[in-house]
Amino acid sequence: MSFLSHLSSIISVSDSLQTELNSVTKQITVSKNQSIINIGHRCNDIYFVEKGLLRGYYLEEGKEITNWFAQEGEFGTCFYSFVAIKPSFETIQSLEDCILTQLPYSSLQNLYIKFPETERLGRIITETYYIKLEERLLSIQFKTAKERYQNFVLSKSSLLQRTSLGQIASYLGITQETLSRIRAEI
Amino acid sequence: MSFLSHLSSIISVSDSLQTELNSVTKQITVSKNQSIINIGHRCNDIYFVEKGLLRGYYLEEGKEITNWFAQEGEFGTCFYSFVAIKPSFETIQSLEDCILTQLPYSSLQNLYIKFPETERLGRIITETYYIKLEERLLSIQFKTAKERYQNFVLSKSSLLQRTSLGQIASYLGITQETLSRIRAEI
DNA sequence: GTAAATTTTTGACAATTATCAAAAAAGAAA
DNA sequence: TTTCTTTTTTGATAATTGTCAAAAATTTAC
Repeated sequence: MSFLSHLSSIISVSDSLQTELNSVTKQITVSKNQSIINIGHRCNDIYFVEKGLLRGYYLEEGKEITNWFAQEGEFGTCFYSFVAIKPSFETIQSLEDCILTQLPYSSLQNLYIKFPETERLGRIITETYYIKLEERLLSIQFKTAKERYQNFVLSKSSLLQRTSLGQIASYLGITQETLSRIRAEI
Repeated sequence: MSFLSHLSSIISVSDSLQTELNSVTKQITVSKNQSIINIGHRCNDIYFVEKGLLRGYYLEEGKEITNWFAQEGEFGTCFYSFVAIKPSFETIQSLEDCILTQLPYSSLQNLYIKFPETERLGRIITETYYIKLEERLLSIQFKTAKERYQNFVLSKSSLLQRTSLGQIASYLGITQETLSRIRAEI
């Protein structure tokens, strides 16, 4: 699903805003295993995944901890860095060849001013991602490793073939050895 | 800090919006240990805490798991129920006598339409809460129980005297016995 | 196609945290 | 105060998950 049709599925997007969006966004292609943003740098853009798969990860005692995956039709960015204008604590990496729609922070802020309907889009999208994050927090807080994995299989089955065991394990907050054993016993 | 001055600290709020806010919100007082919203019911309002302390909790195998605290100057609601218009999975309870500013869902939706600046407020507030939630997720995912408690002491010290050990423990994703032992050894 | 590198699996063991039960302490009510 | 109720602490034990190490399997690169 393209960026514009994704937005249009949330609220109706005026022609003038569509035109403006086309002019301020950039379609970029990124090949597999590239780092788009590195830890410590400002994440100045939000990326909408047209095709491919992104992940965000941070380092904890030298190990990569996957914080999120963004597949087709989803946004990827270091939210904290982007919104708070601070250095990113995570690296954004392409797990596949990607086509991304890139929207810079300053363009978004201009859109917010020039097209108030964008505020509504921003609010609704943020609300949606908040609810997803809350769900994940509850799952990590009081489900066993096995339950979390089973839930992942149900809700993100499309990622099973596209990501490594280690990436999924750290996303679920468990070690890869434990996830390997969970897989073996199911 | 009052509801209006809290909003004004985010963006400048027009006089007409201030007037409207005064007319659509209601100041309510709630005595200690009351359930404002119960699990299974729609949470139709968002509450701004003028005075006192709220918490949201859900049940996991019969046990109360604290999902959030809202103290003076913070919002409390079952975000999922409020935004998605679904039954609440959590109960909102007053931990102290409270003065709350109550804003109903329908009034907020009207404000979004009538005063576009409200959209900006809604977006920015949601962004802020998203970042806090993400921080909490990272903390739960890869910190030990002791580290999480120490972080709680640093960032929420004002709650230490106002909440019970069991409430804090479940908020941190640990049992109260474990938290009691952590406290003993520090 | 073969070698090298990476990822996954398996084993042995350790650490953290949970569970269950009961005692102690603190707070609320009469 | 005195009793009752709730919360917190402590002890013994169990379960879950992590750590370290090495082997097996898979993927990548030449």
